[in-house]
Parts: sequence; C-alpha cells; structure tokens
Amino acid sequence: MDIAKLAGVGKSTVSRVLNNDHRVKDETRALVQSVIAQHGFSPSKSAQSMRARRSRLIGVIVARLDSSAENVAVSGILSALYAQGYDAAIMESQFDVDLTAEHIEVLKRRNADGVIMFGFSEFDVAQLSPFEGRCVVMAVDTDRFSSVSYDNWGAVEQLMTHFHGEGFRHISYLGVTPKDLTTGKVRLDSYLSFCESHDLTPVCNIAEVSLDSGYQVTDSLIRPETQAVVCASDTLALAAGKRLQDIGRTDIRIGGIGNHQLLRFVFPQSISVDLATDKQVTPPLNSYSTK
Amino acid sequence: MDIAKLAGVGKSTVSRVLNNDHRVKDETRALVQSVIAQHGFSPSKSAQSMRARRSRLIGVIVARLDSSAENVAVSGILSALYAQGYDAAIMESQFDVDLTAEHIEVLKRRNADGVIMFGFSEFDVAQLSPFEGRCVVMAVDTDRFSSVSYDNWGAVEQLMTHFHGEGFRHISYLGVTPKDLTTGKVRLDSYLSFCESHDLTPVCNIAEVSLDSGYQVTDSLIRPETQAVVCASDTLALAAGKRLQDIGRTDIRIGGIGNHQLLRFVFPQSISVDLATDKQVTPPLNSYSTK
DNA sequence: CTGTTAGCGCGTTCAC
DNA sequence: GTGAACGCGCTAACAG
Repeated sequence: MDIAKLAGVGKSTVSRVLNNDHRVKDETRALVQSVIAQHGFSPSKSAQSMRARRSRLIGVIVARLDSSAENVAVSGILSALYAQGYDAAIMESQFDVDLTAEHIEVLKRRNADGVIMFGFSEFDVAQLSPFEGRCVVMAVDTDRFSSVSYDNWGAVEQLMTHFHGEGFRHISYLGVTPKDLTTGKVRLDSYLSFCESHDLTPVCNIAEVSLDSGYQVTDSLIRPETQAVVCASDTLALAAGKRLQDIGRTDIRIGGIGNHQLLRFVFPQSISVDLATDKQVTPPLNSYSTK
Repeated sequence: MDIAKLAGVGKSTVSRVLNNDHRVKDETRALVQSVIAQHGFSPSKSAQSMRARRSRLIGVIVARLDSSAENVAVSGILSALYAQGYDAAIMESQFDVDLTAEHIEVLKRRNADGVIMFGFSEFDVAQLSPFEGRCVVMAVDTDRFSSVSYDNWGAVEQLMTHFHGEGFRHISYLGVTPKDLTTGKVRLDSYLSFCESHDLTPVCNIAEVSLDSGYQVTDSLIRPETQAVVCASDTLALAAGKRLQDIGRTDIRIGGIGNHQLLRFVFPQSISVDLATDKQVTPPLNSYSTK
C-alpha cells in the first residue's frame, strides 16, 4: 500500500483508518487521512471483497429498463440500498431466460451479496439457487424464495369497486394472455370473479402488450351501454383511451394499473391504481420502503 | 483453487482451461472442464480483476433510468458491451452532481475499465479525470473527453425544414431554459436562426421540463394563424398536444425530439425526430452501433 | 504440455 | 497504538 509508506505508517494502520477503527491515535488518523485525500486514494473493492468474503453489492435484475412500474420500484430500492452502504448492479432480463442466467452468473462471479429479481412468466426461480437465502423475487409468487408480489387481484378489484361504486354496471376488461400468471391470469380472474359476485355480465378480451394491439382489441369491448373499461396495464389503458377518443366515446371511463403519469395527463377520464403502494411481502424480510 | 486438487492438476492448468489457452492437452482440458461443471465453479471476478489489472466492467451513468431517449441509447450500448465480453454497471445520476461523484468513485473502486456518461448541464466533466482516456460523455460537447453529442441544432432544423416544406410560415417553439446548454440553448438558437434566415416571425417561450408546465405555456404560443409548434422534447410535445386538443386546435401540427412512441400514437398529427440516429462522435472511437 | 512461484491490494491475526 | 506477516483466488513468468 502506497499510502502506508507515504504516511510513514504500517499498512494495517491505514486499513484501520479506512474502516473507522477506533484504535488509532487521532494525530495518526489525521495524518493518514490527509495523505489519502492528497493522493485521491480509494481502496479497491476487488481486494476488499476478496478478503472480506462479501462485496456489499446487490444485483437488481429488472425485466425492462423502460418499464415505468419497475422504475418506480427500482428507484425506491436504490435509495434503500445506498442508505445501507450497498452498491447496486442493475441488469435487464428482457424476459429472456438465457440472458437472465448470464446475469445471475455474473453476479455470482462478482460475489454479489444478494439479488433482487423482477420475475416473469418463463423465469424459473431455481436459477437463483446460488443465492438461496439472499434473494428476493419481485412480482412473482413462489414459496422457495422471499417474494414481493404485487396485489394483482386487489388492484383490479379496487378499480372494479371504484367504478361499481359510481353506479356503473357495464364494465369491460382489456387483459393480456393468461399465460402470464400475474399480469394475465390473476387480473383476469379477479375481473371475472367481481362480475360474478356482483351479477355483472363480463365483457372482456385479450391483447398483446403493445399499443397497437390494445387499440385494435378495444373495439371488441365496446357496447352502446359500456360505461368503463378496466385494463390490465397502463399501456393498454393508453391504447384503449386513444381508441375511445377516436370513436367519440369519451364518455367511457378508463381504469389502468401502474400509475403512469401520462395516462392521467392525456386521458383525464382515467384512473390508475399504483401497484407499488400495495405489495405483499412473503415471508418477512428486513423491511425496506419504496419511499 | 479447489478444482485444481480435485482434478489432480496444477492451478495454472485450471487457469489455462478457463482462459481458453491452447497449451493444454485435450484430455486434461476435458477432465478439468468436467470437474468445473460438476462443482458449478466459476472464477471470481474480484480476484481476476485484482490480478489482471482490469475488470471488463464499464460504468454507464444515465441521468434518469426512466428517460426513454437514454433507454434507447443504453439498450444499444449494453448489447455492444456484452458482445465484447464486458459487463455494465448501470447507475443513475438524477442530474445530481454529488450522486454522480459517488458513482464515479464507486466505479474507480471497482476498477472499472471505462465510463459512459450521459451528461447534464451542471455536470463538470473534470469529475471524470480518473477515467481520462477511458470514458465517453454522451449528449454534451466537451473537448477534454471523447464525446457523443446529439445533433441538437440539426434536430430542430430538421423539424423546421419539414414544416416549412409543407408551406407553413407560422411555426412556434416551445423550449426549455437556455441554462441547459444542449436541450435548451442550442435548440432554441437553432429555431431562432431558422426563423431569421427564412424570414419567419419567431414565437417562442420557455417551460419547465414537466407535462403541466408545457401544458400551461403552450397557450402563449398559439395565434390564430399558428400552423405548427416545435418542441424541445417529446415530453413537452405531449403536453402541447394535449393542450391543443383541449382548445380544439387539432389543426396545429406538433414537432418533438426523442421519437417517443407514445407521442405519435396519441397525437398522430405530430412528428418526432430521433436523436439517436444522428449523433456526432468526437473524436473517433472504436465504433459502436446502437443497433 | 504442465507444475511451481510470486505477487495483485486489502483485512486480519499476532506480536511489539 | 502500531507494524510485520499471512492469505483471499487468480494469472504471469519461469522451470521443467
């Protein structure tokens, strides 16, 4: 260690200063610190994590970097991590199982202390076994790992209750494929269940996760008596809103999930529930807040 | 190295297998590989980068994780990086000088091989001095580091030329504060210059970078004769589009910068130029493509 | 072709 | 309080 000789002290003294060990005389500490500052020295994380057997690095694997829902969560996660003195390695799975596997491998090789993974349908949680006990899976239900699952059922129910409370009895639903368990099946089931228990006639259809698809499929949901359209995501809600506008049905209200700011801005007749405020954490972990 | 003993060979042989060194007998290689596979072993990046004096890690500091313009660029950067066998450390500056400094410090401590930084007004490129010669600054003009600057002037000019070519002579401009050199001043100057050289009367104003602000400021740009509004960003264009819709001026065309998919979807009367296709790289670097 | 040796920069004993 | 010595997992240089 260069600093040690420059300050005329031993390596371990420098190490102690770096780690705020109290067993250092104040003058010595000041001296070492000034030398460190002068040379812009900073300890190597590689060496530290090699020796200390931990890296203070947490991998955060999102599905898409440009997903607004994930961004909200990531933003909270990052500040919580930084506050605890951890670094984050943000990676993008792109819903790709192989790419995800590579990311996990990299995290393993970097001695990551843990992983926060945003799940997707095809993702096999078993891939996380190297991080067993040190990982959290978001937006997926699994009993093998700690998981934070969004309250998909509740989100749809919340929207339905809202519209139903306004006296609406003709509420359509625009969803995504049930192959996607959480965004697809659970939300659709929640809609159907609500309809059944409240004696409503369900009118629903499935679209791709794209604006154009949502736009086109919307037509199949519109009857003269339709009063609202609940959508499985804000992207679909935007698409539906646009279609409704184009066919002059601005009387129809829109419900989305994700709390995307553009939705309400462009289509004020819409509401969107925020998944981030309504999570279910299983089992209990060290608490972290999205704030 | 555990693998070495298990396979009954020397450490360096294992190392050679790991690094695809040809100087290993095929059987030995196969043996070692099978042992490696059996134990799910993978070499520690910490140890490697400590020894090899390089980490194959590149820091990518974006301003905002949810910026669509940056996401487009990052997406291309990531695939280019992965293709070259590099890892990326994605970080978010949030336009915060201090946070950026911390990120750079972390990258230094992790022995990052280089940095790709998306600049912002207050950012002082001097902070990157530890990575002198090994960094690229995006969206900022500087002669100290390699920089990729978007063609801000050209983007506005392109939009103006487009509308002018359609015969429009009353084109307003909605910009952001000139304190922001690239998004603010350069784009505004480009507008003013175009007006002067084409004998148009400039009508322009400055908004905050928010939907609400853009919405409000739009009014000040609208005259009975107004034919188009060019905006400094797609966010502002969305805001303007909404305002124009609300006041029934859908005859007015909109120009944005950033190629945000929602803009054209919601307001088909708009066009948006893509900064990503029109970059200026200074000085020449190892080429990389956003594709 | 393969094994042995010497550090990379740090934290952690253990002596002083 | 402080310094010297050792080893983390790996690669490069050298010796077979």
